[in-house]
Amino acid sequence: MGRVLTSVEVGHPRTARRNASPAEVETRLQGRRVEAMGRHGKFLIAPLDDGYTLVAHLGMSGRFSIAEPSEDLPAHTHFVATLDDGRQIRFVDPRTFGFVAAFDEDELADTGLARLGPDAWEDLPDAPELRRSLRARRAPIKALLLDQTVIAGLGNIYVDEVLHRAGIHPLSPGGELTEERLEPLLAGVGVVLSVAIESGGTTLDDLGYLLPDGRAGENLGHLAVYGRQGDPCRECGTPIERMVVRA
DNA sequence: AGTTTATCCTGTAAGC
DNA sequence: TGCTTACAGGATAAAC
Repeated sequence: MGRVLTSVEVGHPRTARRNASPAEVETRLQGRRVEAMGRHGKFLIAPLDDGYTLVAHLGMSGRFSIAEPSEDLPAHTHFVATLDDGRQIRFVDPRTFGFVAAFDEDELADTGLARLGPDAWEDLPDAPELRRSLRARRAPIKALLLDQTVIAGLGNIYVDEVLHRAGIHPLSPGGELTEERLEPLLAGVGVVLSVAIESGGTTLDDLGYLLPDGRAGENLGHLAVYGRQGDPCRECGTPIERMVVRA
């Protein structure tokens, strides 16, 4: 934050796919100062000094790191920005589901970013609000919680955890849930995210996600249902059953 | 309009 | 041992 991106290199076309071309991303970022650093749901948002906005998403396997230029470039490094202090911001993303983009105001308004619902961590709605946004929707509650226009920031792992904690079946039609049922669901969001953040996030066995310092997060051990099919429920001992809600 | 499905991609694990 | 296949899932466009 506050640094100037003195040179920018996009190494993989897919990483730049939200813009017209890799060259466009490079040109728009080159020489710009990063004014702030924010987040809405899973989108990283950094306003620049010329009115453009740097937007990035980690996708499934994306990871940002800060490194000295002398350090080896890891495999699948698809974006490198050298800062005015000599350090580099690097984006490693093996599966290329993530992206780095630079948008003007109009483009920003035309991105999924503009349609995001309230942030799950910073701006969680209360039960009446959520009830209103789910009213008239018949999709399974799990699908609706994964819908970033309802609440922004929840993915497959945490939705499973939240629903289990709240005692709500993933296939329950979202529009039929009363405020009394949404209350524990929302409380579950708070608890699940607090625990996850407190323990440094969920690093799976593939080590795809790591903390900025390279350590693995410890949240995997706190998960009650995700990835535990066949294992006994910690509450009642019943083996966890696997079910695909949205393929 | 809301909902579902296909698509993108590659490291890892499981199956043969 | 080496090859093939299935699986993982973010957002989004297209189909239903």
